[in-house]
Amino acid sequence: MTNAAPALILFFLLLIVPTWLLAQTAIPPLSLAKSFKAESFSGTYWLSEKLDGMRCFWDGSQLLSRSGQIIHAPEYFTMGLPDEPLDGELWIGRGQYQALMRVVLDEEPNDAQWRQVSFQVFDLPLQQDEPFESRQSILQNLIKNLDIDHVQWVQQEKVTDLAAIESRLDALTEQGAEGVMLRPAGSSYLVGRSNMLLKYKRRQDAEAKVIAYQAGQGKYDGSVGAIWVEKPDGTLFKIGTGFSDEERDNPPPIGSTITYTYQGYTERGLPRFASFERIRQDDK
DNA sequence: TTCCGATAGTGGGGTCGCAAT
DNA sequence: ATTGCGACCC
DNA sequence: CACTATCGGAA
Repeated sequence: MTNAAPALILFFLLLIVPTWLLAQTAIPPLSLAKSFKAESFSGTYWLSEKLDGMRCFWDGSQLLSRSGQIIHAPEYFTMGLPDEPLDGELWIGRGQYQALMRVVLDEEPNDAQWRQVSFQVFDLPLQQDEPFESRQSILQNLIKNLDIDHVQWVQQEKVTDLAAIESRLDALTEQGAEGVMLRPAGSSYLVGRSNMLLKYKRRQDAEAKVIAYQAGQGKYDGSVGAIWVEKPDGTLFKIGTGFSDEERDNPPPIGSTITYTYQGYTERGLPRFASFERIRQDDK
């Protein structure tokens, strides 16, 4: 019996492995979004609101995050969910991302807090080869029959031209949505990043003054990893993306004003997803 | 030939949980 | 009780 | 999440 030794080693490894590893399961086979490019618009799409929450995969017995972490939901929350996998988003409401994270990242679920959370379901991962429209009609029926208040079907609307997409994106953004998701008509459920699932978001831009540099790590050892900047109102934050390698070696001068792009603000009032754009024109 | 597409590798704010102080 | 850090979420 | 750099195959 030469296979006893490996089994013993595995056994002792399991005793030592940190608990966060034990919480991990296989990575769920999710369809992941790419960015929609207006230039490459073609054909008919289904459009839905991009919900600012946490991606959630129901595997028939557990809620899993995108990387396969177990989401510790209260028992009431998963009771009655089908054997069939569901793909969706845990969501509280527009602009409530951080509040949601405080609820769903807690390993000891709090029922009262979870009562705010809904599972917004937008696809059936198992019916990969069925066209989007038929998956949706099955899904809509399934959700309706479940009749669980906090499990909801995400509304899809058909759009046939670019102008319609732009105007819906603007209208929804105006109402506080994060953006829109687009799927080509008739598309299958493709695992991994593909053009079968597209996200389209608006970004704002603003200016800030460069205050300091922060050293880079790894391949950016010896150059700039991020810059500290100050908004006109005095708030400080860092920008660490958007630079070319050349710009990290020759960063915007201290005291200069730069333009950055971002999307909304955090609860503390810092720009979210800030990215360096350029040094302001007519600036030193 | 040029152009995508996928991958690897940097970086942000924010949250929880755990260890060190 | 506070701080710092890693590993997650976006 | 944001982005850049790189490489190999498609166009």
